[in-house]
Amino acid sequence: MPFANTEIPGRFQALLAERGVRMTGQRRAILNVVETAKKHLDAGQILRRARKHDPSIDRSTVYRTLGLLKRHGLIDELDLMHLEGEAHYYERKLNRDHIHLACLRCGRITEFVSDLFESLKGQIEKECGYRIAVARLEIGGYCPKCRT
Amino acid sequence: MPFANTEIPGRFQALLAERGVRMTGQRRAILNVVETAKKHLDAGQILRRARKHDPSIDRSTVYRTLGLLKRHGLIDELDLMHLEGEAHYYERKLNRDHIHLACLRCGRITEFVSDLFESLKGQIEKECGYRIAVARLEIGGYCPKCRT
DNA sequence: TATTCTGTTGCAACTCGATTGCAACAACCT
DNA sequence: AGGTTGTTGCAATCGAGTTGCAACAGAATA
Repeated sequence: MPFANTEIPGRFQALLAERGVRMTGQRRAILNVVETAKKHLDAGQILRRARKHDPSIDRSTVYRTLGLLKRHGLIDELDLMHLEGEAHYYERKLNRDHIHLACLRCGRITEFVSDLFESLKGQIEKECGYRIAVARLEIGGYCPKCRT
Repeated sequence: MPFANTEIPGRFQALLAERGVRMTGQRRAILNVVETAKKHLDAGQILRRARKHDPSIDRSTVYRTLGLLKRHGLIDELDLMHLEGEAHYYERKLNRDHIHLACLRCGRITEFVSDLFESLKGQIEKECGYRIAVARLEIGGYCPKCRT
């Protein structure tokens, strides 16, 4: 997950406070994990990391907190081509949509930003008449090292 | 699901026979459901429809047959933005990739084919060095009737 | 047509990610 | 500090999908 450096530490906490969301130790631990993640994590991985700070945290709290972050538009939920199992992956939402490429052989994830993608979304809004809320382009394929 | 008219009845059965895949009554029933579907169906809906022809068909047979069709590249598996639950949806694979738009209010699904999408895939292959196997663009938004 | 081989099926048990009801608890406001 | 209300841990539960296995049925062979 690139762009980790664009992240202001404690940004999630500040944004949630602004909106009058109650802050707890468990939430702080989970937000911290998601904010500082350098790769896409699933709920189980987030739970394990959060428990290093607070071992009493429960699975359900992780799911509820991820739901909270989703509802507030702070994170995106990804499938990443269901590379392993059916779990969802989470990442901080950024100003710009990006494409996810998943290598079907080695599992490597690459992100890609493209003006063409923005134009395509524009074309779709115009021609289909939809107002786009989320656009998720996920590609499965073979990365430079793995393609034969 | 448009393009239903581009479908030759019994095409799946012919293609599987060509490849030496054993044909059974249960498979025929399931293939028939998938081939004649006018909208995207999930595994449960496919099971219910197939059971109208052969009430003894089991869930596991549906999943195994869908897996067979996936492995042979005859169908695509879609998430459709997880509109209801986490089930997957299936559709016949066509020559041309298309984009799925899901209305987050009324659940309507619209399909869209775009040259720009093809160009975008070309750009991605060139700039990321990936060989693309599957490209899935799913959009959640509000359709002309539902956007306020 | 009968025989055999091998892939397929139904069944039941199970996996795994995710959700929920509820009593205990802890933020936050005053 | 006290009271209100949102949050938590726990355990039970859900629902999609998978698996092991014995019985079975295509399809090739004799």
